[in-house]
Amino acid sequence: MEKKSTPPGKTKIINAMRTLLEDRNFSSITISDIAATAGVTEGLIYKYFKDKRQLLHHVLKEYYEYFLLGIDHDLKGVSGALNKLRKVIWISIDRYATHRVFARIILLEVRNAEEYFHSEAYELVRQFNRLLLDIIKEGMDSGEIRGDISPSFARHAIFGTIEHACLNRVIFNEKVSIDETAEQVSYLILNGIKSR
Amino acid sequence: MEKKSTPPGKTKIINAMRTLLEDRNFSSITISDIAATAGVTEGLIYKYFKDKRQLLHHVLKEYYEYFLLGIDHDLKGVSGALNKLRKVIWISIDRYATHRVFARIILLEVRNAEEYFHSEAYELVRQFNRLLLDIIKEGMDSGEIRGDISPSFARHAIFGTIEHACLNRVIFNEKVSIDETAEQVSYLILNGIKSR
DNA sequence: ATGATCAGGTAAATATTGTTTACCTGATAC
DNA sequence: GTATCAGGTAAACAATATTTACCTGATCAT
Repeated sequence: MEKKSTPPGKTKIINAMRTLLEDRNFSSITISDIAATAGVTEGLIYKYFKDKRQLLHHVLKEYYEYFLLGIDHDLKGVSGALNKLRKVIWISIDRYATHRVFARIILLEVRNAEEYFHSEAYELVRQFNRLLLDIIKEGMDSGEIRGDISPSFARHAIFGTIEHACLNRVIFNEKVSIDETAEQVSYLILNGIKSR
Repeated sequence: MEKKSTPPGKTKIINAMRTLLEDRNFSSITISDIAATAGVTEGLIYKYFKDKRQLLHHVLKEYYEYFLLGIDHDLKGVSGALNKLRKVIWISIDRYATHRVFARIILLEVRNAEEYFHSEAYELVRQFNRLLLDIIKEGMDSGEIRGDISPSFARHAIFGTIEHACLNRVIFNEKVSIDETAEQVSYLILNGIKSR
């Protein structure tokens, strides 16, 4: 996940942060906790990261880099905007469900602070968002998706539903059936909740 | 919004917190900021609130109490589950759009900490959630809403979409057209995004 | 009328946590 | 063989959250 030969201390710090986020929230994790878990001194953390938040952003960035790598590959061979959407929905839920720390960071810990929106991590998030918007537009052009809604609202519906559905799992540490959740979300967003 | 004759200092503290949340995030607001803005001493804050977070929860609780008061009244005379849903969607977006501080607290600041889920504020949130679930079930019973989806997923779709749509407004301080947003959200969730 | 009690409030001490500084060490490059 | 530098430490320091001891005036039962 890292560039050319990361110093051992840095790696240990990053892993410590991940470990601690597994069952505690960001603000309750102290620098001294991180240092102790990593087995390094507190000062070293500031050698590699501007502050505690930037370390958090870095952890998120690593997840995102890893995920973005897979997504192009996963969409290869899938044809039709709706099929692509279904695939993206499944993948996204899978990530939240199997990477608790990732889910916690992005759903609960970063969005409240300004700096996040200037971080490299956020740049990757935007990249993913553009990808999704492109699929939606493609679907409108092809007629698969209705043309009378705004693409960005469609994105809100898809991601809002996914995130809301995964939130309880993150917060209360509940288990999720990925397939069932993906099925429900896809069905619901694509068809609406109204009888016809 | 408060019980019998709240002491002036307490009111000032609550108002100070609200004022500060208008354009800063929770973690960047210090106790000394709050005290200075309220024109009281730091110690007084701890006279009325266990800690900084509990003050935050209290502010949220006041908003929610106020909102819950209105909702029953607003739904009186609206018949049909779908119409009720449309109304609730409109009201919710209106709240987020016109009460920036409320939106910031609930969307960005509380859900990351365990204590929130034991707070009185959260109890009110649950109460509202139950109300929504009841409307959805009513719609299924009457046949207005399709019976082949899970009510709680329908709720995720409705609230997830609303929250996601309002998030950028909160974060980047953008203006929102309440009517247009409500229209888009309702249309989208009720009808789905798939062409037919 | 008086003094016990208590709510509302202050000021300063203390505890906790985040951040900075000065320095040490061994490998490598000149 | 020594200058430099990456990787690292330990301790000082700064910023914040929280606690403590205390003050004041109103109320109220004796």
